[in-house]
Amino acid sequence: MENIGNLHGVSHSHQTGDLMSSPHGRQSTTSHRNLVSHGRSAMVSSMASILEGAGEYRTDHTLSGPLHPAMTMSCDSGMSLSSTYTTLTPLQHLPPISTVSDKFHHHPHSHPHHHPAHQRLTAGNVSGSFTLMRDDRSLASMSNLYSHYPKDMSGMGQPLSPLSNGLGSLHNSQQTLSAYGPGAHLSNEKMLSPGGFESHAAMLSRSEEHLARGLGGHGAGMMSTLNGMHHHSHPHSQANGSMLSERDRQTTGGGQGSGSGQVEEINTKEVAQRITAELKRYSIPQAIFAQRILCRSQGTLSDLLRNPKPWSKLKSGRETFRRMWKWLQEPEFQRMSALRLAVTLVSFSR
DNA sequence: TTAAAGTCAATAAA
DNA sequence: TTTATTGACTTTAA
Repeated sequence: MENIGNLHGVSHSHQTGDLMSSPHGRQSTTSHRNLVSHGRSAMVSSMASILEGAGEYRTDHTLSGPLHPAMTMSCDSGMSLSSTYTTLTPLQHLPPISTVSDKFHHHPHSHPHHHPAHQRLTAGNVSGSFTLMRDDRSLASMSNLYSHYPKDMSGMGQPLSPLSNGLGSLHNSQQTLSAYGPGAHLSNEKMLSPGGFESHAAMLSRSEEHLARGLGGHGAGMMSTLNGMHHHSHPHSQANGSMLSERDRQTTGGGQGSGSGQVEEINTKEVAQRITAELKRYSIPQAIFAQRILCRSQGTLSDLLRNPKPWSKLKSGRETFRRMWKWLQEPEFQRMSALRLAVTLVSFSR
């Protein structure tokens, strides 16, 4: 781990400034915490990294460059997609990646927190790049990756349907595609139906395989292409009740994608309940979800889940709920695959 | 400067 | 092992 630490340093450089300012160095600690993630065996570590944000991505730092984080959803600052992407492009030389895991682990890193820090990304040479990459691997990228996926799956529509929750059934797969596409926004309604998530476990596994393949394949290419358009807008679908205000989103078609998904109002309580339910359903530990999807600590997530504040009272904390919301909006297989895989791997390790 | 919001990280509790 | 709690700290807005 020490090594890692060093490597780490690089990326951290950008934060240095911040660190200095913070007496404690709490942040630095933070980063470590992710990296360190309590040592597990080597093999495990790779998996762990996936989950935990990483531990060793640096181990192979050689590779780290290439790797695109895409799959891991990560914490991005929400906006910055476009810019981020830019950075990304150069960095990634498409990895020959053979397996998903590869991708996973390398990903550039991750210390999830420090958002604020990265936004500034100060210059740090390399570090800058890394940072960016990871930032970006925002959902968008991820989505893209997957998006192409559906095509392949079209044949598999069946499996999806169940998962999709019943509502969207097959469509989901397609939706995904279009959704991320040029202005398309999903029609939302897709899920939210509470009971909806069930089944996919089985399918997930399948999906994952495909993903792996897919990703390995042209994933990268796709990404870039898609990225160009900013898809991420999809989030909006509020479907049922989570969103208080429904309007917008649906229309959103093109416009707003502005980034960061400006979801208007989110019923935080409901989102919290749904997230809680999903985590339970799939046995996803809060810590994993918090770090991978929200880029927050377990304690934070726990608190948010148990004591969600009303949207109107939130400030910057809205971003966290938006992420949760977005995640809920993702097609099941998509949103679960990363986590699921991670979880699975972990369990293996244990 | 103060207060509130948001997090983290440590640790207690299940 | 996972989740809940909590004190400390940063950031942001009066």
